Amino acid sequence: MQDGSALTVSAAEKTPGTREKGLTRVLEILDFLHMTQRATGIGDLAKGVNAPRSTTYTLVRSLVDAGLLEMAGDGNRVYFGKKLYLYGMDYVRGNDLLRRGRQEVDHLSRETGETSELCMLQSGRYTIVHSSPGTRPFRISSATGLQIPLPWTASGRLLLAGLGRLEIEAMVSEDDLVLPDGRKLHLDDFITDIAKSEITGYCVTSGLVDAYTKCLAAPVFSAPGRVEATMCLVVPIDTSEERTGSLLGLLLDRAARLSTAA
Amino acid sequence: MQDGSALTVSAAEKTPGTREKGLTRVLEILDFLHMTQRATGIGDLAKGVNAPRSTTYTLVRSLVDAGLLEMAGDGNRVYFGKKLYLYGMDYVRGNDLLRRGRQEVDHLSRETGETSELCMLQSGRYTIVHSSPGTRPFRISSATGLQIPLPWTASGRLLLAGLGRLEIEAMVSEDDLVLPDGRKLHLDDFITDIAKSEITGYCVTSGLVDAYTKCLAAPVFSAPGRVEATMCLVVPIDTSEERTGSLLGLLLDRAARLSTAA
DNA sequence: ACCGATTGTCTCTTACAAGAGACCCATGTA
DNA sequence: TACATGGGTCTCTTGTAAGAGACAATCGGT
Repeated sequence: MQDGSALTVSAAEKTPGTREKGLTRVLEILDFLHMTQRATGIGDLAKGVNAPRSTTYTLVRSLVDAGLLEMAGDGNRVYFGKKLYLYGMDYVRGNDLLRRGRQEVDHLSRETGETSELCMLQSGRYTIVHSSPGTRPFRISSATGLQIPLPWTASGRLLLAGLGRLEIEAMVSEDDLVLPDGRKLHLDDFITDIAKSEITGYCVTSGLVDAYTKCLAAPVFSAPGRVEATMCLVVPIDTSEERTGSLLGLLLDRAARLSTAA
Repeated sequence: MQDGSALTVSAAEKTPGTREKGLTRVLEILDFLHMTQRATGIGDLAKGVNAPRSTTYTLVRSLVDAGLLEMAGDGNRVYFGKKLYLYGMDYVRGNDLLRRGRQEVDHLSRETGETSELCMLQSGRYTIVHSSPGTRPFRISSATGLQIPLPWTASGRLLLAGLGRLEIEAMVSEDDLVLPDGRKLHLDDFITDIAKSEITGYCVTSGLVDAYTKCLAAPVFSAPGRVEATMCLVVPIDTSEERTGSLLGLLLDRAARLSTAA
């Protein structure tokens, strides 16, 4: 833990003389497939995770044999396998919050017509765990499993509630503070936002990740003070004050309903 | 490949002096958690997969850091993590058949009131990939992700269609031919059943895995002749001929609908 | 026919992870 | 107070898997 060598997805280490652990390589492979979201040839995979070809071949073979990966129809491409799906369903089954959260999110988006999402911390990053697109002609959609820097989002401000300054610093890199449009946030402002959101019990951001959306987020508690997830609504930035208010009320109600039984 | 050392879930190797590959251990850990279906202490985990405690600790730590596993609320137990759920959803997204199959199955069970399942081959074993319980007072339910010997099921007979005798033999162990009630199937009879089912285009078994259920299965093709999955209905064994017939018709229709677009 | 790029397999070396086991710290219970 | 049990960490050794790289086969382009 002394040396911060735990970058979740290391892009490309240019040191050729390093010998990585097999398990590490496997985790990188899985992450890579998750990022690209498509079946990938083994050669490309090796390039993508910057691993030797020979190693990649053996690892992929193991994973395919185990059913974590599957050969895609084409012939020599691989993608996630049934086993991972089964494990994923196990996770859902064992996780009340997620199971009920998915229902609430689906329900909320049908009810309001807006895009609704369930978000959680995933190894220090903000992750959209489930999302249900709204019914607007131009949907504001976001991919499930997408990981976004915490400071970019309303949910991020809620999820970090109760953490100390040091912990927050550890979770937020310099890059995370730079918004997509190039603006740079101040860490102190972010921390202030977090404290403020904790008191108000919700968080609304406008035009943060992009210029045309507003994001309403409400905390879901697993224990008093412990924010386990957030529910959030993504609406057009020009949504009226009144509608925003009523949506927020609804959202808070649903999030609270999720919180009760932990 | 020469030495058949690829038992998917080896129960308990009593040779203490073997040094397993880390990845293998990890796969065993995941399988073990899938079998037990509960958060498990690391010590128990080590016992369960018959691995040294120290090794198990380091591996589990890696997996938790990576998000494949999570510490369960209690404190020192672990279970599947969010990352696996995300990967699983990726699999679903990349897999038309599964996505549409789940819908069809849900729909079919609501329509008929009977338990309905989507089944596939999973590394040589029959696997219930999705199931939707019926609405009967006494449900005939089966767990998703459950793996059952191929000869015990109607679906198993369909899934092996088109395979040669040798391939079938390779997939079916001696134990698989022994039914839960102790009866022993003959491999030749099983192979005959497979051929017969391929011609009729469906398979019905009565009182095979247990004494009170009848199982209707229909093949889902990914390519002409290639059975990718089966849809199946589990009904009480005393279901009338008429009702069985109409259910079978419905089932075949739905399975065919799944087959068309591959 | 020639050439470059890519896929899949195989061999050999050595850096390093799996494993054995000691150790400490809580609990529980006699 | 003593003792047993299980959780968690740490050190050291050595068997072995990650990696480099050569090789054959295939494909596509000119």
